[in-house]
Amino acid sequence: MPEAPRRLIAHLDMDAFYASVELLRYPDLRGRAVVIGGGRRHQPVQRTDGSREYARMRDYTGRGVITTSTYEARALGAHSGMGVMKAAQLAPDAVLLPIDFDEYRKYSKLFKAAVREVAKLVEDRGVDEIYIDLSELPGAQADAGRAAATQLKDVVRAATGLSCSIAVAPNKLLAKIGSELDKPNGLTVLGPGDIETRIWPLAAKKVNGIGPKANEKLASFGLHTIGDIAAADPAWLIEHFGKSYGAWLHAASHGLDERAVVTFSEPKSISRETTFERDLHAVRDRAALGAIFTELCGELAADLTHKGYASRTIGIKLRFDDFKIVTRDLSLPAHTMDAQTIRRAAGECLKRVDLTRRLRLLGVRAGALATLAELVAPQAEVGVEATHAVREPEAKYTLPLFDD
DNA sequence: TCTGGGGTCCTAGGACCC
DNA sequence: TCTGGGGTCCTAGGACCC
Repeated sequence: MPEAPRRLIAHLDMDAFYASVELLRYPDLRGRAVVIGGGRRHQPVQRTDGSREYARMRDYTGRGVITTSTYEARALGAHSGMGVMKAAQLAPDAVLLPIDFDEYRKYSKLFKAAVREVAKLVEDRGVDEIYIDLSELPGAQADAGRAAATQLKDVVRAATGLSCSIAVAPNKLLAKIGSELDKPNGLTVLGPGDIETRIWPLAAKKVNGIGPKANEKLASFGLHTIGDIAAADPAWLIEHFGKSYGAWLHAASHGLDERAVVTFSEPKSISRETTFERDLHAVRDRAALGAIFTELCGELAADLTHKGYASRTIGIKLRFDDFKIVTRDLSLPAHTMDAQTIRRAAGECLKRVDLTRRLRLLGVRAGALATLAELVAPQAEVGVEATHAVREPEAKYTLPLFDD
């Protein structure tokens, strides 16, 4: 009897994706320090002689952060997540470009379509990343997926003109770590035998799931590398990090991860939020705040309508001037995608918040989503769970109301 | 001159039901 | 009347990711 094929999971990560897309239309910027972010002003200006004039970091004022930067800009210390104003101190002459999500989405679709021509089992991880299950691909087992990964890099470049980095590994966790080992334009193959030599020396935060907080706590115990965690007693990890997270830390540090590549999942929530240009006060800036609040609800309703979902739990999110975040939510008797219904529910949520401090951010969220198909024919979704009691069997779904 | 916008998952307490 | 266990829903907060 033949053995079950080993799992061969690839992680494909586009190299400096947003910045690289921008370089396709502004090739004169190739080789220069370029930063993407900071809002929508600072569009390049086309001169009559055909050349372009770009905004510089040092001229920026505002609260924007860096979304991506070219490798040249990163070398100067301008990394994603950093405030543009702060990064401008390190790289004042770097070019600053506005974010153009529509353009990035276009290239995202192109590279994913190219990959799906080669392999069907693709999991979306946002605009610039995917996992691919190569296990059943003809010939992949023979060379641990190396030829398939090379082919994927080729088809991505042919479809987009862009480079990516790929790692093939026994699972998603290792593939994700691996795709960073040889960036940009990398190809890495990891097997079980590479864990000790190539994974354990890496910093703990290289593991997807160990963020700033967990990293700090690990460091406070003297655990700095993945190998340090692997050497720790699992019972000790559970004692200090909880049953679930502690056990996960132990497994992850040993390169263990059984998660499948998931090709489709329904969204759980849809939201809209905005950071104000200056902090607003609930009383003094009541009119401005109200207008923004209503606008966000309208945009959220439009998003729901476009995507074909209705929500039964409406929530708000506030960030105060001290960066404290507060959320409130409210479950409704029926699903809705109506802007006014959302606005009313969000308004009820807002009444439960102390608005003494000035606000920096306001957001509206729609959770407990149902597809329109489920709302029209609720029984259609009853499958395996059919025997489970429906809490309110008499509850009627109402069809969404549309604005006049 | 700090720190965007859009998500997922987990935890935890209380309400409520069986 | 008291004890009690299990399950789901609702809400709030927080860590983490792209």
